[in-house]
Amino acid sequence: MPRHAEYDRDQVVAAATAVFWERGYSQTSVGDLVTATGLQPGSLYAAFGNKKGLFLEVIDQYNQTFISKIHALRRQHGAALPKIRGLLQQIADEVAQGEADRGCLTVNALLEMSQHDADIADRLHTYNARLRKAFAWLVKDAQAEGDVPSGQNPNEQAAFVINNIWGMRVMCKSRPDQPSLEAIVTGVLVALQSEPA
Amino acid sequence: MPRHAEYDRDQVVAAATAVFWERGYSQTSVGDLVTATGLQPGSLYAAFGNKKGLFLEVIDQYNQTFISKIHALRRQHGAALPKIRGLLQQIADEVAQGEADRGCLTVNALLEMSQHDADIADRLHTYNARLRKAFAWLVKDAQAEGDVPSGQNPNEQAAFVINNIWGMRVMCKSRPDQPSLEAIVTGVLVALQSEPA
DNA sequence: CTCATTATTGAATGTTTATTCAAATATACG
DNA sequence: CGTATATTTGAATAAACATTCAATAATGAG
Repeated sequence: MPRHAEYDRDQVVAAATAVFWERGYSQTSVGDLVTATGLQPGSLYAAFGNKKGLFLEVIDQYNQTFISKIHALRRQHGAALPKIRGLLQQIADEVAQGEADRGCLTVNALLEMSQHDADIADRLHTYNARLRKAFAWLVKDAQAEGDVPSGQNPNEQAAFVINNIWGMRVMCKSRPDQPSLEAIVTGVLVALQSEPA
Repeated sequence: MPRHAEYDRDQVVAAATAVFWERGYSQTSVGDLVTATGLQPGSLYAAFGNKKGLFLEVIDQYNQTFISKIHALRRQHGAALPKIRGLLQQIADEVAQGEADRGCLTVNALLEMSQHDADIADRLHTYNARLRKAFAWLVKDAQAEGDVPSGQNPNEQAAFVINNIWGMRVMCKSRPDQPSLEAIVTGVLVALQSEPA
């Protein structure tokens, strides 16, 4: 009996992601979203409730994608420590070439909104906890392979790695220079491999 | 002959800083600024041109203050490496105790605005360059004192230290945990003291 | 074909916004 | 004291905003 939706929900969310990522939440108007998604306000509100509802779905999709990448990386062949190095190096390269100046949508949202929006803060914290766990598994793998000293706490080492990724997601906004990015990648790996005091 | 201004400009800027730091730029209305500063719109516009003019003065004052702190630290007695450790530890402690959940005004502004406002981006980049230089001097001091290997590039090591400060300024927005912050401080110091490959 | 159900449209709504300005007020030199 | 100069006031303005809704259109089971 019913009429069917003409749009693909994931495509709409992806289109909205591009705008929110580029402009941030406050500076993105519903008009911008109408343009980007091709949906009229009424349809947008019927589908997502309101602007924030759509944004929540955007960050969910974004986070899910990134977490999955880390898990996929873990399932690949090869030693864990080079995987961590590779991931850091990839981010450093993107940042150095100015391809990543939108930064990380999650970090952007965290700084813009977490202080005044508990819903957003909760979602982002849940995501961060999962990200931490995923990295901690990689550190544990590296320990089992003898590349990271077993005295190190994997959860805390994961936090250190993520801290440097976050740092680079800030650095990308202010004319990043390649040598410094290299030093950051090197610094993280040196610390990971060192014996605890 | 003329009538004199009734307010103190620095106090007005300080009051505006508190609001912008708490809410961010877009989410701070001129009405909020009127309330916080005690100045009416007309006076505010006469003094600063517009909302952005006031914000520029806010970040200038904020940055000047922080840069001066680093330079003052450098002039104090004592070895440079413990000074760097102390500074990182201080930030880590503040973040761990949840006293620093507003983050860093400069980092917040960088993520919110640098992509779409060249004026802001330029100011913040100039500030970041000066901050980098100030830290590089501290690293050079530590090298001269034999605490940091002389093969390390001070400018790049400074970038690594700042990268971790920026990371903590992100972490403070998402329920930071003390052990991880300790691991970050330790990690930075281990890497600083290690010989280059 | 009919009709109950759902989707789409886009103009209308009411609020909030940054900014302006004419009027009122204060200053201090001559 | 008088007046040129500068500041303060706060209501007015116009644009932008998120959201709503009545009208219209599409669907497919009976």
